[in-house]
Amino acid sequence: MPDKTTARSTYHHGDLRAQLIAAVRDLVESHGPDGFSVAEAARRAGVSSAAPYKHFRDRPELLRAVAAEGMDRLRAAMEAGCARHPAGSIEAVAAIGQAYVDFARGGPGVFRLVFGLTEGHAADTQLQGKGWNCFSVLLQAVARVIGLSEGHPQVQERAYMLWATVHGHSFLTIDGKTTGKFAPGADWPMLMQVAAAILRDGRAA
Amino acid sequence: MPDKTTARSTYHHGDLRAQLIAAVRDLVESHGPDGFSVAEAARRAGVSSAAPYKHFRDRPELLRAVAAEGMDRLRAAMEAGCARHPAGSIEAVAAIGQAYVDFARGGPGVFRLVFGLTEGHAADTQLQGKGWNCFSVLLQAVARVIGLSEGHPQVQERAYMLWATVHGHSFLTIDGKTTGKFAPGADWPMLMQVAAAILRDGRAA
DNA sequence: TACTAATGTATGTGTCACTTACTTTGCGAG
DNA sequence: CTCGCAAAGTAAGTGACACATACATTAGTA
Repeated sequence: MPDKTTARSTYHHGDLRAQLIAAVRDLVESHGPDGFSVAEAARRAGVSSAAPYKHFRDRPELLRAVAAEGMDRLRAAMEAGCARHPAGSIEAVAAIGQAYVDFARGGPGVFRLVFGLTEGHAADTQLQGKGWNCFSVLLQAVARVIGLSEGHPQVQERAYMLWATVHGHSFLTIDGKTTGKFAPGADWPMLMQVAAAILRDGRAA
Repeated sequence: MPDKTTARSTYHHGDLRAQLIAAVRDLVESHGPDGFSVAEAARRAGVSSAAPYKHFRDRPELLRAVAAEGMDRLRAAMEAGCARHPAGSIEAVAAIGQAYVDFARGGPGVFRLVFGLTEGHAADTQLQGKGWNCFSVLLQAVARVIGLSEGHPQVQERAYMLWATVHGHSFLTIDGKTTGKFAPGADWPMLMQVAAAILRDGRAA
């Protein structure tokens, strides 16, 4: 039995695909989304530089796999954050945003990969679907706060505004635009304020 | 006299630096921020692949120059948008946001380059300064709406929230996350709504 | 046990970033 | 005017990488 978690010994690796994804995730975090190479990932998995192409058509497809895995983790984190607060509360919505920001801060490279993917992003329907699933988490929470169905235009509108705000804040945070000059530092108060400001009207109606 | 706008003929190019920046800008737009190469930019300028290194230390420095030029264009657009509306009006703030989104839509590659720059972004104080200048435009407009000084915490806070929203919306737009499923399409109504929602409180105070 | 597909390797090609050593040329001091 | 130098260009080389092709090994199945 080979050591499945680190490397080879049986010619047939047995777990290469998953291990490549893990290696790429690490590389993307430590050297940036561009500073990664298929060759280096293969090296880390203890395999020849041509082996990855048996599992992924090309470089972008490998990156997309990492992004897809990231999307799943993001959705899970958002759901968990939401579940920690009463259904229909503003806190539940803010917690989704907090999970989003935490995800970005915890893995800026993967976050940048997940959103802002340039090569073949539009063509990957699986990735599109996972993205929609993430948005759905927020959509549902917003619907509960406002008291309308998820399909209602006002719900979609407000949810989108919140998404945009949190998305932008996440990017600004990992890009270091918030350090020094105009820094909010702690996110929670801002997230609560924004959620309250944007959801206020709908609730009263 | 050589044709300065297209290429060589005089051994000494005379305008290489500016022409490289222009070439890179085009390449970044057409092939994405990663799909650009120093070699290709040199080729387009009609010069050897080593020539660019007489003007820029390395690839990232060239990209940073393009980003800096983009920042200047963005600030100018924001100021122009703001100036088209009465000082202190919500419309003026929304117009700044509209200029921001238009800039992103008009040049997604450069927009991605300007924000989200990975290599040496933090070290470039000139770029940091230009970024701050952009934010200042918004800060000033928000201060006028609220009726407090630019340095007031509440002004900075609200301005940052608006920035984050517009920034996020811009990214989602150029990433195609708004097409099909949850699309606001026209930005202006949303920008006005968000600006109103976030600036409402401060104004009354 | 022999076949076959999946999965790995070795090797080669073209491109790229960047370096070094050399060449051309604009320009200022004498 | 010309001499000389620094700025700005070239050619050629290095090492890394993405990806292709041909071949080797192995796991599972008939």
